[in-house]
Amino acid sequence: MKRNSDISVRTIERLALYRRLLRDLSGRGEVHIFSHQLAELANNTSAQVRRDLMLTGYTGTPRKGYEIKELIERISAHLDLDGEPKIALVGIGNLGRAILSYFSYQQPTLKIVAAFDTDENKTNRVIGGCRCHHLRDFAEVVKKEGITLGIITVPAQGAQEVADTMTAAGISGILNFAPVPLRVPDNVCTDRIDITTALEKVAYFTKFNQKNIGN
Amino acid sequence: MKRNSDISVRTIERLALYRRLLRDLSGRGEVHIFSHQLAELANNTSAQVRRDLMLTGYTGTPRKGYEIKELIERISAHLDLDGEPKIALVGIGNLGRAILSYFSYQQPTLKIVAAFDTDENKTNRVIGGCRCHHLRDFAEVVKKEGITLGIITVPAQGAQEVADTMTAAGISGILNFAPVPLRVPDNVCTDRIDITTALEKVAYFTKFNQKNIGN
DNA sequence: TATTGTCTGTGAAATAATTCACATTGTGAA
DNA sequence: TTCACAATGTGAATTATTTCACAGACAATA
Repeated sequence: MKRNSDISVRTIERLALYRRLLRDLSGRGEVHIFSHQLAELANNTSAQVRRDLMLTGYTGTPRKGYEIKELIERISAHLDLDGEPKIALVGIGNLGRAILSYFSYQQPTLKIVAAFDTDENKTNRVIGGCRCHHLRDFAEVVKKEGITLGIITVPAQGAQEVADTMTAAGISGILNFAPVPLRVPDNVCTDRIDITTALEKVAYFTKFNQKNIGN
Repeated sequence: MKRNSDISVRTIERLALYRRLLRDLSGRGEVHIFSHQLAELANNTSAQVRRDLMLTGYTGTPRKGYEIKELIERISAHLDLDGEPKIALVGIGNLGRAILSYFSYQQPTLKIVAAFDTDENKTNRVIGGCRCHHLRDFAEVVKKEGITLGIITVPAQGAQEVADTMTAAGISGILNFAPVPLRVPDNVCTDRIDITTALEKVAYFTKFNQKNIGN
């Protein structure tokens, strides 16, 4: 039962970005937008934008471009396929706290509903509107709350173990901030955000006066 | 004078990852490694690893593979082209603090030497071994310290203004954590780390049982 | 010293992603 | 109405990236 997405990772990234930009525009009263305008905001080309939007099936008109609200709807129909997933975060350090407060403010369609740590001093509290539990209760809380995604913000040494705990509890998608790739079963999706590598990348390409590596 | 790197962004990312993995291995006494072993650690294929390492010019031997220390040297020769750049961070919120303490611990070749904020309560302190200044002193400190890279960890609304301050002060590379692409001159390199998009990506591909989108 | 098996380095092939370029379309103005 | 224009949607071409697959190399073994 391994259906594959017909849309590539790169395209999904861009669609998510377009949606955020469009929501912002919509918030300030804009109604229509042309592909070249959206391209300018997203730092890419109009051809790329049109190609991406093609996949949503929504079609604009030559004279007015795209209707912003409708476009947001169409993108969302692809991105939020089956409802709003619930998320658990493990590792209530500086970074974990930063992410908790970040997501409590601007709440997109994604909700962090529980946080975990092994340090008793950090548990049984509420941070950024999110209850903090001891990691030993992970499986139980995940089951009760219907959580499907996990965020790992523990140090590198602990990351794999947390990932194992997560997959054992039935989590099917993991966003990993630890600087080490995770070994997980085939049916679990992972992505890693690697701050050090990102900096090294910028440091490298800066030397070549090369712009916009990524966005 | 716009020389371009002969190595792609993707490859640089992987080389940086390899280097970290290799340093770790070296730290625990490993001496040699085969391409398929490194591939396993990095979640990719042996052909990919060999193709990437080709670019460093270092060549392994069939029976022993690659000499780890030498390989680290070779990768570093490409990644750290002209010395260790100094970095400034702007935005001493949760995320800023997280990054400061993260980089003070595990210090790679990159050093955050100054932090900035507009909130007087956050300045004139030392966090993670890094002195915190008021943003109004940015240009001055950058000049005095010889800072070339910047990290933006302010909210979305303030990001572009900070980027302008940075480029005005002569910063030539920016890592941006605000969820909005920056407009900068052509000679300034930027990359963006977008936590929300990363989560949306994982949420999306999880539905397709699709593994390892990235790493 | 000869043999064996495994791993490297790399052209060539395959696949993926982006850009080009243009026929088509819808709208505002005359 | 009709015209002219500016923007869309999309095949086709281009460019980038990954994978295949195999000749050559080299250490261990006998």
